[in-house]
Amino acid sequence: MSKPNDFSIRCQNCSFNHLCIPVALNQTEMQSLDEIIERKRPLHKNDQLTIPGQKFTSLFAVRTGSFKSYITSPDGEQQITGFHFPGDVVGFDGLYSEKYQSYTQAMETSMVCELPYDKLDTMSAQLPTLRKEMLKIMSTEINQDHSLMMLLNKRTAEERLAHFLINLSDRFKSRGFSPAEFNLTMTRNEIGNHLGLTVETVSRLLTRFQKEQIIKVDGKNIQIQSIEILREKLGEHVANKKACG
Amino acid sequence: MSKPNDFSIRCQNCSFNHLCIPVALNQTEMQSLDEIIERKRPLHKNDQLTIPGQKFTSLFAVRTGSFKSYITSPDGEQQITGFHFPGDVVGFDGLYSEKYQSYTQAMETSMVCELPYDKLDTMSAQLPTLRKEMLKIMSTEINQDHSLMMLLNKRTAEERLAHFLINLSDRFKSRGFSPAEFNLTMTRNEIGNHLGLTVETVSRLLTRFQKEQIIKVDGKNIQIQSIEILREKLGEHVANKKACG
DNA sequence: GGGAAAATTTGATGTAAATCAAGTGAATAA
DNA sequence: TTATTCACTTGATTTACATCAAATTTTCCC
Repeated sequence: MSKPNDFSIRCQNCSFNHLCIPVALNQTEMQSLDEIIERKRPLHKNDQLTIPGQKFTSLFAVRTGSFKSYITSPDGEQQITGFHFPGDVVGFDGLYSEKYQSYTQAMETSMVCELPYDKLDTMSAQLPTLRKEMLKIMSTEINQDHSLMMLLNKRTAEERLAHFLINLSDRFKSRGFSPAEFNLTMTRNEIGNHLGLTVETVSRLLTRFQKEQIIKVDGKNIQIQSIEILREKLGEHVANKKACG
Repeated sequence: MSKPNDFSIRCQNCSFNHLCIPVALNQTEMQSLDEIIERKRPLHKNDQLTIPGQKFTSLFAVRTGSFKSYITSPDGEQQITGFHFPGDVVGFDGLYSEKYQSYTQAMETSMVCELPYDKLDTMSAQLPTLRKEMLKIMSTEINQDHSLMMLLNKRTAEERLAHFLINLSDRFKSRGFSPAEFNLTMTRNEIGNHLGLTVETVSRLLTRFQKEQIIKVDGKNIQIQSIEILREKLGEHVANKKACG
């Protein structure tokens, strides 16, 4: 049985390992981790990596492409909980109850590294750094969710979209991509869904930002002309401190 | 040095151990866990258990009383990310970066069990169940945050408050308290802050629910007269499925 | 216990973003 | 290539909730 592992795709030479689980591991440890990883065939656009109710077996690290995660309410409404790019690890929602709780869907042709949880767990008994790293990644996700909570509760539509664009820019930058020009793999509708806005509002805001010379929009292509002004849009909040304790 | 541990406060006879970290541990394991736990003097109302930037050393299990967690924006605005009751474990936000990221403040006189992280980590190397349990609790928190995201993005003020009351009722029930009558330890302002509503809206809704004979409100005291109608308020959503993928 | 401060309620008014509507443009498949 | 669907844009109108305002009522100290 020759696993796709043979294609010399290794954590050691992955350009996203500084963002991914291997970040804190030394060479030997990374080697061990590498050996348990399964690298499968690519997923195509709209393929589901996880579905709610499906038995939790693995975590997944995005290797190429991009994904969206979403949950649904009983009446079928969707809520996009996050977008994922290379180096991001998904699937932690499945640890509770041994079943995935959300959909994870490819937004374009994408590849993932599968990390079988039982093997990861066995390894983590021996490797404190790995144990810590997994908790750290989950902790990061919790903190991001809390920030988003504030964004959704306290910020205007304009501030939300500014935050979204800055966030994308930062994430692309840390992945070695251009922070100033990138293609959106998600639709306006998906951006709005995630930010609690309608597609019309997102569209109008992109147009407005373009008129204000902050960005250039050409369909899916975004050029950021002034990240400073974009950041100001977040800061320009009037201190409106309402004590709550 | 006699630790407060002497007061025969033990995980073994704690009435909330079915909700807390010990849930999956056997007697021997629970004993070991119990030995690393530090039980300190009570916190008073408004005391801070954690502050952003403070070095992360421990997780905390609420033993009695209640807490709120919140983060602040650069301009001082607060966002309450959650309320915590006996059996809840807090502090996971600190694992990322070794510093707590949020405030955890007592809403009334409260006691906690302190779980020093380094000892917990050492133990977890030996105990797969403990290792798993910690990840599970974090996973639960992630899933709760995702549900809240949908609540904030897709639900009306009425639905949010209904959800909040049902959630409180459920949590009190699983703790052996009455699900039908309880005292709010948080203010209307704090409820609104958490749900993305103003204090006026929360007040008006409580009045409305009372007029509709769903609840009885007397200051901090809430009696739920019909949890069914409250649940209907969540379900009565018109299926408004907007595909996003 | 009494006086200040904080929390709550209720009403009147304003507004940001949703909804409704109608078109153009881009992607996909036959 | 063309047909068909889906994505996006722009404008007009509506609305749920915020904001502003002003009484109570409750809580908290000194």
